Amino acid sequence: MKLSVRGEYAIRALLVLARDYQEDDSVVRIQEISERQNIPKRFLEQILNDLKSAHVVESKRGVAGGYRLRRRPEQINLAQIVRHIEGPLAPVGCVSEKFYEKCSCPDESRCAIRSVMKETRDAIVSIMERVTLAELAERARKLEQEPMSALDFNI
Amino acid sequence: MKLSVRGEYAIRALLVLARDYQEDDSVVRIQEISERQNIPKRFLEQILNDLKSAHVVESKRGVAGGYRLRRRPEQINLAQIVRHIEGPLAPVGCVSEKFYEKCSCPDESRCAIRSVMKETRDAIVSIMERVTLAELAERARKLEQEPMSALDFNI
DNA sequence: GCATTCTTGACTTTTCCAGTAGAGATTGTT
DNA sequence: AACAATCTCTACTGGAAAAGTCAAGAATGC
Repeated sequence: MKLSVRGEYAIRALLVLARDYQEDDSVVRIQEISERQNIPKRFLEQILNDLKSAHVVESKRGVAGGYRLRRRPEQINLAQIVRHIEGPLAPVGCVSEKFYEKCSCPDESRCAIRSVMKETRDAIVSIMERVTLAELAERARKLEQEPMSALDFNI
Repeated sequence: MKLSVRGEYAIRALLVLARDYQEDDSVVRIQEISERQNIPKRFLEQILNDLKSAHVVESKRGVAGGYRLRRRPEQINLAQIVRHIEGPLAPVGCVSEKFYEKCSCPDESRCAIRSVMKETRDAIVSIMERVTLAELAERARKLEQEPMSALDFNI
């Protein structure tokens, strides 16, 4: 049930872009994102390039180049990102809406496991679709303002 | 965010055992489970053996041998199964209760992504812990009794 | 004794993940 | 025009994990 490192990096990189987002066309360098988030630069290049082909970010080359969000942070949610980088949000293919895959069970239409997995999928999707980069940036801002100790924050 | 095939097989196998469960010590052969669920027999052997070491099932050798649940179906939930076969239910290690792992982000205690992932984890866990093999068996029974067409059942 | 079934551990094969590398294209600066 | 910084694209690699497969053995019931 894990998110890949790649997917996590994508979200973290986009959070940086969301926090630095401005209506003009200012960009952030890969180098900077890489440093701020401890992400291997070369690997991050790949990921951002991938997000570009998904029209999530756009880039500017050359000396003053870098990346920026292609849409406003309110208009990008986690579901979009994860689906593009990782594929299905659903725990099994047979309950995925966007990446449906037939499963090997004897009768999919009467599968009890499937009904539970569908519930799980819905729960995951509803969170991931509700949370936008704008909300994430806002949460980040709050967490920095009113720091809570590591102990208060249950793991 | 996917469950492995191995994890899915485990649940499907256990569902068979739950449906055939009786208080006496009747067992079900691997062969039968394998056929009823389209699971490669050799692979299933491994999985059941693994579940045996987790004290989820017990076995009987020889001619009238096979597997049975070691506890009543009401006492086995999906979270236990998946955690044993797959590991963490959480999408990222840093929000896992049972399999916590430090992440590479700059400040875990003030990570906005982490707070979303924790919500996701909680949603997943609450479903997986609530659903027992008994409930799964009951759902299966109902689905067979009142068959709904594949079209009514949204994918 | 023999067929049936689980037991155990090793082995294979394939796929994916995470990361690295290099050559090239684009841009701004001087 | 030269150059330095930056993104672009394709390819490669090493390791791990997933999904099976296999073979020899041990228990059991008839």
